[in-house]
Amino acid sequence: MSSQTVKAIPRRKTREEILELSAPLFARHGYDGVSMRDVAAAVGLTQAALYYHFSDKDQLYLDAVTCEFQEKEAALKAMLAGNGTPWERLERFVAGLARMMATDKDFLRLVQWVLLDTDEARQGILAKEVFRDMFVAVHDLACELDPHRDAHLLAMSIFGLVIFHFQTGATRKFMPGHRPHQDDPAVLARHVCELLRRGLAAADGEAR
Amino acid sequence: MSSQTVKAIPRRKTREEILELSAPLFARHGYDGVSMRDVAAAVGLTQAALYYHFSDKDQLYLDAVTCEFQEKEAALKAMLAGNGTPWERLERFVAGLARMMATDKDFLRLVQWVLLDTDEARQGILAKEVFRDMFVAVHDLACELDPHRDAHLLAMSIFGLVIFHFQTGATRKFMPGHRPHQDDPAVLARHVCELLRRGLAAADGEAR
DNA sequence: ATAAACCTAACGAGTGTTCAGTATATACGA
DNA sequence: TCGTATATACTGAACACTCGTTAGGTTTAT
Repeated sequence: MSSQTVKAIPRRKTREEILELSAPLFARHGYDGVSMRDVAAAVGLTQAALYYHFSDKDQLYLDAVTCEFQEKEAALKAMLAGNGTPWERLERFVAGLARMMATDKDFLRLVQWVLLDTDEARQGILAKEVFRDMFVAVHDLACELDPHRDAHLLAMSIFGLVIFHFQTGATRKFMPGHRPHQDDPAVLARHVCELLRRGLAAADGEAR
Repeated sequence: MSSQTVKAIPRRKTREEILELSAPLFARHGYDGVSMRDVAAAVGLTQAALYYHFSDKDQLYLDAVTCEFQEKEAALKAMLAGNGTPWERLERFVAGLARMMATDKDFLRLVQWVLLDTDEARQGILAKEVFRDMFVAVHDLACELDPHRDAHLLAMSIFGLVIFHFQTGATRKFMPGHRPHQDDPAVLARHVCELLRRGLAAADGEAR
């Protein structure tokens, strides 16, 4: 760190700025709904400049999504780590996931876009590099919660109970029985945890 | 069938044919991913002909989605109707919904596209004309199942447990603990029903 | 001098949409 | 029964625009 060129952090890397500014665009409008001109305008560059940093639109999209997911992944894993009984960790995770989905709508939408993606290669990359780590942690937790039940199905159900609720956010307002406090992530988290705790606790003592 | 003009069923109405053939296209590639040329080619017409039947692409999309949903709506309501205890009807519905999601991938994808739609007017129309009826039936069932719990949240959880599982269909294969039989709608239905039955039954006797 | 980082300008292909015209079938008066 | 008017259901060709991408030139820092 002495004789080396001192340029260290001369200014934020343009590449990262492109990724961070294009991610919300892709989240809101999807791959087809965002043009290279849109991205360039958002960053304050010309379209041609984007091709200096990325080979093509596909690569830009993939990198932007991956980057966005890796940020959230750290936060999610932090919720699951730490000490406490399995049930305490579950409640912490469900509450944290719900808060994240309620707060960061862009991230939620990005998840939805990825689930709709028909590009098998891209979906495989994102599944393995991004979803998998999150899922493994919840999967292991599910094993601890109820060793008799299919941990894969149970882990997916935990994600589904939280994520689907916020997926339907805009649509839910038109449904009967809707009250504003249901949009509160803490309320949803309590509902989900009660459902799971009783559903699993009842099975604990059984032969099955 | 005697004196009437014998042309009866001269041929299927073009308009309906456009709707039925464009729906799978929109399901697979989304609004932005399907061009009027794509639709025209699928039906065997020129693009201009589409504008004889629909004012613009937006209208064509809206009608195609609405049409597709109304077909499924009848099937879903049939599952909930009929006699039996609330629990029997729930099991019938969950099994039927799971089978539908596993069978008709296009319909599942259409649901996902609608949930991602940012056009508020369009989402409002589809929510009220299509989702609402399905939801009301499940909402009422939720009231019967457990009057002490928030029926709105519970109904949404029932949908979420089933739909999210199939939403992640392609991605789930990369996750740990995956086994082929989990793709069987009957297996998923049993998992969901057990979770719900125990979760709710345990709450039944409580003060709460 | 050299390389990184960016711009201007354009290419060809694809987009939603429109307009003038054309078969085909039915309805009507002679 | 015939010809003609009329509405229906389309076609062919184009318009103005946007798309992803690229070639070649320019600035800037080392």
